Amino acid sequence: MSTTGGRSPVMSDVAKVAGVSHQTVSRVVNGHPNVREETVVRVRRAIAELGYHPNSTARALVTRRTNVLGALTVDTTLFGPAQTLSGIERAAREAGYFLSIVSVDDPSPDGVAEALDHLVQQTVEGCVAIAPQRELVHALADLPGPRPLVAVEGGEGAGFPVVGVDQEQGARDAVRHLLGLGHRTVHHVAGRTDWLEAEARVHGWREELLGSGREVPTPLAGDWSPRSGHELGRRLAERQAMGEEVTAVFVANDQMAVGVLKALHEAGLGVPGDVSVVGFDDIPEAAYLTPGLTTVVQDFTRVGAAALEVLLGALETPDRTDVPADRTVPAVLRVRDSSAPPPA
Amino acid sequence: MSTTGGRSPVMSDVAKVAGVSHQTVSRVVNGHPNVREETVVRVRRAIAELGYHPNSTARALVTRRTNVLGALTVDTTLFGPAQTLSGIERAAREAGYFLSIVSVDDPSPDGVAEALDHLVQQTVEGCVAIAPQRELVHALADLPGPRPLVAVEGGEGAGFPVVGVDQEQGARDAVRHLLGLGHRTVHHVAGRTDWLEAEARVHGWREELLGSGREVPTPLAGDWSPRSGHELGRRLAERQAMGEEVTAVFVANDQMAVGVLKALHEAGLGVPGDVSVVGFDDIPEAAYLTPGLTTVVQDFTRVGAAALEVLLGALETPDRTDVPADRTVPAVLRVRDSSAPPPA
DNA sequence: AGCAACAGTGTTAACGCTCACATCGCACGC
DNA sequence: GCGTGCGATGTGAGCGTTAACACTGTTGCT
Repeated sequence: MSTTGGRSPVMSDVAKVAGVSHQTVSRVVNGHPNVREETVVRVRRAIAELGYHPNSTARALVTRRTNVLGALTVDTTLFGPAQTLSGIERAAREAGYFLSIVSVDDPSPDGVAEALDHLVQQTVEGCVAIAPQRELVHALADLPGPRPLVAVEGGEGAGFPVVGVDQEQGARDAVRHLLGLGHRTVHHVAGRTDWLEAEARVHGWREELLGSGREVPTPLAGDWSPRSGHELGRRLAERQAMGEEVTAVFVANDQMAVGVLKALHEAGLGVPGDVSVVGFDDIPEAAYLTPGLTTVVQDFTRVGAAALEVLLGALETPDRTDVPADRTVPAVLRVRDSSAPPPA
Repeated sequence: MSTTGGRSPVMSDVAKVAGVSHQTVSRVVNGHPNVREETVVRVRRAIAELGYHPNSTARALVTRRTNVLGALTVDTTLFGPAQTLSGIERAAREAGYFLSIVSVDDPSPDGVAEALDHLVQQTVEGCVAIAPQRELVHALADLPGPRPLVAVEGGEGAGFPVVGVDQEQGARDAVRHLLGLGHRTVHHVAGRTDWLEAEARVHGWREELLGSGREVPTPLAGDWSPRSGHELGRRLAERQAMGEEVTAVFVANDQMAVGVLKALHEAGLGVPGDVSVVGFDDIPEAAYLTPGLTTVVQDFTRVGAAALEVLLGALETPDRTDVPADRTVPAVLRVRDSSAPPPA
């Protein structure tokens, strides 16, 4: 058993044991051709004997490639971001990259600047930003930071490619489904107004109603939380009590839909008997709520993978100056029990 | 405006502009004392002018410190791991570390080995592993991998410190609460049997029942999903229909509780009128289910922060050979509407 | 006055790797 | 039989930083 005197073995230690030069060891490690088979075997044996493993820092210094990608994300308590991050991570690892994450609690320029700085310090080769808030996207666009950068759910035209689910189409599908069941119009419980997704869903909902010549009720804006859904569900029940016709509600995410369901139940309104409810996201609980929630499925994992694909594409052609094309993943309506024709 | 001819500026570029040696620049960058105030200003100005920022790779090579910590996690779709990771991330950043994550889909030795290898390749200085499965903990203990290592929710005695919520105490509190309401015994819908948390909760549940001299029903094991909760909730309803007394159920997590709630509702059993249900986790939806779910709160963020604290402690004293003490965060019962006295 | 101490700065040598190039032997062609 | 080319290997330089030490000038003490 050879030893390296306590310190972890380096290339030249392996070289000595194998009786070759350090450069030959490097060739073997990196799978270069033009090394005699027998030499490869000898080097491999020496590597195993010493428990050598290459120092990625030294390699990075000379190759100028860290093999690290950054991921900037918002609050990972939310279903979407957490899932997306997971998709990004998997794709990054498969592509041989390491992933360094930083989550930003505060979407203000200061908070984002700090997060970006963290990534720049680490010399990431590129970055995916889960940027659902308008303010965050602007900060991203204005601030210096790692490049190339791909945004997830970030709206377009900010100078970097954007990958996301087609929110507007999803919203239209939800509304069309409800109108198709015979509802005269569809109310809307929206997400946080500073989120681009919330805006896109409002827009799709409104357009679809207008396109069918329906009345557009005032949307109610929540903050994505079940708590706010509950509060707004109560307001909806009040509208109903005031004589307004409330037979269908499109809720901007499933978590709020949970609260809406509770509020309607508390107000003595049956779902879907009196009011139909459609959510957005398809959280794992959706099918097992009472009633099973009709919702719009977003394939977050696929979004994450697509974002990484775009990033890798940008990485391969570093000299291009144009912004790579955006990528959109379709949203799919999944009908369950919470939507039905309006009461007669 | 000075230029560095396209390539990004390095220390000696700054030195040239400031009219000092690169070493003085290094001293300024690292905040060494014994640099004249005026020199500091000159160097700072040169840094700003060139947009210099130190190359972390080169620094890491010479200092042998990468400032990167690893985080190994399971499926981040689950509420707990996602939250914990978020706590770890925040704490790492505050301590000035970068965090590289790798999620392992497959808790077998092969899958874990690959994930650990990923971290070792990156020369992380330490690692937090969210390791709720028994198999994963064993793989972690047996395999070579980054050290020091701290496990979250990993059971003890595996050769590394473990940080987690006191599952058993949480389970006992839940059972005690139900017994206190007057239930004769408490049924249990358990989590995946290969998860240590599931095991601990089963244990706490059983011990508390035995301690009060109650009958211990056969637990039903699910897989944490709402789907399995629904399935097992049906089985519970069947037990009830067969004449068995089922007035209280302790469900090992809130997601399954959602399914149980649905199944009981479908079977015509009222909650809490006929059956009381208590969950575990306190997911954001819990308060807004119908009825609001009594559950056991786990402060995952605090667990993550505690894990990082232990890791940093181990990092500061690299020569200690003993395993740092485990850390346990208490679980707290939160009573809502799904638990009440048994039917008369 | 003379010498030690110290603040402020520069010089040089690593860190562990890859790249570019040099070297050597051998098969091949005419 | 000797250049040509190529496969297989070694040598040296350099990536950008910090650590160690050397140097200079000033201060303070005897």
